[in-house]
Amino acid sequence: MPDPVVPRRRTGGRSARVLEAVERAVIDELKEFGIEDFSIPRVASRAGISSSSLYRRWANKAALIAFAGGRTAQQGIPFPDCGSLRDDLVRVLVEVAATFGNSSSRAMIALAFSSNDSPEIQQTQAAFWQQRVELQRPMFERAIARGEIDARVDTGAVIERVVGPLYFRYFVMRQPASRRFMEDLVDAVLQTLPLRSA
Amino acid sequence: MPDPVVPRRRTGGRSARVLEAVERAVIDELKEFGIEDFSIPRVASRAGISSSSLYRRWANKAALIAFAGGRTAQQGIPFPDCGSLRDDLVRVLVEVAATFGNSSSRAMIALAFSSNDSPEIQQTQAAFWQQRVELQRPMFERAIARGEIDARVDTGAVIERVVGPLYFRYFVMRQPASRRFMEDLVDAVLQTLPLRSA
DNA sequence: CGTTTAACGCATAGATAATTGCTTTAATGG
DNA sequence: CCATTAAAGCAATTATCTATGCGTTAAACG
Repeated sequence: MPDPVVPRRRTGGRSARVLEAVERAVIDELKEFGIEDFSIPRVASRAGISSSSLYRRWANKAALIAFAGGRTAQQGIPFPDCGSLRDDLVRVLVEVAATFGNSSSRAMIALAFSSNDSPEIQQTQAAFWQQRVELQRPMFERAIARGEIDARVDTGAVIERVVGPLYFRYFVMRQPASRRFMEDLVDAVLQTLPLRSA
Repeated sequence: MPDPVVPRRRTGGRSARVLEAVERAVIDELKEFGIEDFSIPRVASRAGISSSSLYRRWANKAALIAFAGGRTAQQGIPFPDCGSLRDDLVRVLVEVAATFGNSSSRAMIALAFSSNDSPEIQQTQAAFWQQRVELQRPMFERAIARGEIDARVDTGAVIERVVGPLYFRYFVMRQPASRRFMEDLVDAVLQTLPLRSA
């Protein structure tokens, strides 16, 4: 008797081109319409494919957006080297604030708050952000090498405490985040870190 | 010649009842379907009204949800008095984390990230949160009276720096926020505040 | 190459959402 | 009370979304 069918995936030319086109189309759609008026049929026509391909492959909007976001994330972001941890962190805040103006980035964030809790999407998101935090490690390692901070500092916590309030101010309080705001924030967090040696 | 028509609003019985019913229906809809599968016709039937009433009065989902959220916000939240600012703030974090499990609260947050930037919605949101921050003022005033902190501390900044990282961890990093996490956060922030006199 | 079949496209159909003209109800002010 | 008309309801129309059967294309593998 035949085995329980294990389909062999087709990752070559056509499928790859479709995925590529879908990724671009999703990002473009998000840029133009945001997550609110996001339309799957429109994504299909942007990508030059049939909408049934989308419906069959992705269970819902969230899954589709998570896919595109996860892919786009791979194209890493350059992280700064300004000579001091303080300036590096301020720079990170400036760059993060810049992405807030980008509606495809915002869509990825909005996704986090939509009620769709499928493990697959959570996973994609967690991976996305953990990768970003990971990319910031060299920044901290330079600071340790320069003797600015102790080697034991929890770098994830620093990022959370610096970037978190920026998110909160921008999206929740809906107030502008000035350069001064960012600098004060960074200074306050750095103040709490253990200094190297003593 | 007649004045440029200035319609006189009808705020009485029927309209008020409709608004009331809509508010409840929106919250219930959000609880059950989240923001992703939110349906206006379904809200109408929940509220026992015609869907055309909804379409005519609110331009889109975001406006409708902002309306309901803004109203529900009026029903204030009790703020803690644990005897110390430190414990009060930890308590605030615990309560905020609890609302993350509530899908109507999450919908209000998701709204912040959706690309709909209409001034009306921004206004509603800003008012919602500023009111919440305002309600926390007594907490800080008690702390000042007890001599825990200086009278000049920016209470808004404290809330931002304490609650922001919680949001970030929960929704962005998608990691659990332990009691320990919250306590460390509060301690770090308090450490940066100017002490009374000295 | 040739065979197999995963993945895509097309076309259609049914469901749901959004819009609109017209009618009805009842809040407001005299 | 009565007249006026804002706001709601009803119902029909149009637009858009989602799902699915079936034929076609081309990726994978011997």
